[in-house]
Amino acid sequence: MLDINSIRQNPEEIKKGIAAKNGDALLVDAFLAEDAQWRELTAEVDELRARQKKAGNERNVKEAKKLKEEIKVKEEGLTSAEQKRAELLRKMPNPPLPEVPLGKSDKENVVLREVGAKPVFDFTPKDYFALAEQCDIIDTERAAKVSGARFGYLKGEAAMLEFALVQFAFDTARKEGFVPVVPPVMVKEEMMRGMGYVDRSEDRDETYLLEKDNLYLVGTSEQSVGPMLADEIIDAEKLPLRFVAFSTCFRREAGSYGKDTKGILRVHQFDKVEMFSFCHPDRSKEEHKLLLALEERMMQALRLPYHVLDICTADLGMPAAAKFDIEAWMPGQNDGKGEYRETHSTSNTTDFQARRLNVRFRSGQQKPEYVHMLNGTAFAIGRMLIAIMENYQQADGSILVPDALVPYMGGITEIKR
RNA sequence: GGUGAGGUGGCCGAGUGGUUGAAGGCGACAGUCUUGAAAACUGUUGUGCCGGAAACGGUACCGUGAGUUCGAAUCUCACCCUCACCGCCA
Repeated sequence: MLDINSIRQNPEEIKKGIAAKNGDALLVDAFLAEDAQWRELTAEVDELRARQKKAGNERNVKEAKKLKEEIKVKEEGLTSAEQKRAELLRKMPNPPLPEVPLGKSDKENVVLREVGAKPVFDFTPKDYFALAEQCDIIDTERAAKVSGARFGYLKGEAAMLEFALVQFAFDTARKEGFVPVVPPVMVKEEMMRGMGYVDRSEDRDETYLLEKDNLYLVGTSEQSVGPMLADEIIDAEKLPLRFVAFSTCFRREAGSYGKDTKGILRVHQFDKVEMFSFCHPDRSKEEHKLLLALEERMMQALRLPYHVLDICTADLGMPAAAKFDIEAWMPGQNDGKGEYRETHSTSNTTDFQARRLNVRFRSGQQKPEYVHMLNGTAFAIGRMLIAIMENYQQADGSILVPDALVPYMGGITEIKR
């Protein structure tokens, strides 16, 4: 949600920001019109109420009754203006930060750097799915029998790798002051709304809803860690508050029916370690860099080649004001020619989510201000498994375990049938 | 799932229809006293919105939403949440 005052004061700037995101800049004009109407009615209703209150206190019942009727009528208009205004406000995306590259589609995302040497094989590298089959560590066939399409069993070393990755991520993040968390994966509607995930129909279609209890299954633990501090005021000295959360994530993948149907690249249920930070507004750009740096540090520790994308304005999504993605090199994809696939994403949502969720901080006796909220992937387990398998494969189809994970694997150094 | 209790300001806690934004206490802040500190005493101490350069004025807020009433923290209904006991359970 945007700051009402900043829309009133700099409507042109906000319009530019929304347009850069391929959003509807006319929302701003519609909002301002509704807002003007709302202000006018507010003044009128407040004045009528003052008179009514006075009449009531003087036990002038007749006068008070008359005013009551007038208020009732006026209030209908007020409520309607208020609702329209709020709805328009909720639809406005967070404008991009000035340094974000301008672009019209994801094709204009900027590659900031390529890191790590792509592995050179003296054989045609296999797709992770073939490797997994050979090593018998992923079973999507039985998962389809039990749960349907887009599910998978991780077995044996794949299951062990999952927990090795989780431990490794927790250890790494903990050194930077992140508090490990295992959050709820079922979340109330109002909190989903606060994070900005229910307002647009495409987002609603993407989430699972448990209708009996009106609870949503999280698509990322961000949705349950962010609201953790809703309606709270944090001491400024305690910022930044950093959490690293492990949770299962649920996604309906509506609208991607044709895409990535095979294997575990795109599934309804996967586990993920996510970093989340609440910080002082002046510090959010640095914090964003820290999240990205940690993601890169972990990728480098695993010796996985990747590149970093500075996501352009059009590809930011609703709550993000700036976003960096990491795409890992997956040599087995694209018929053994390899391609980059997204494994990480880190967003600075500035005060957009904080305002909706009412997460504030206070320094000394000063007025509370909204914090900035940021999130970043530590490891999306399924996709990390793919990256590891394809990069660490050997001619015979066996897979080496990255050195950094061996201590967490009970000493296992190689996966073979 | 059953039964019962309850949600009031930063915290504890009073308040069952009438200038109640809300007694009292704790905490916090400022001051007096003190060489300094503690104690004691005095004062200040919520937020949103509208108007205003400001002082200030108005309005709303006692879990959330609707309702009754000239008037609601107080009455009615629905929902959310918390706690206790019983049942079930990883």
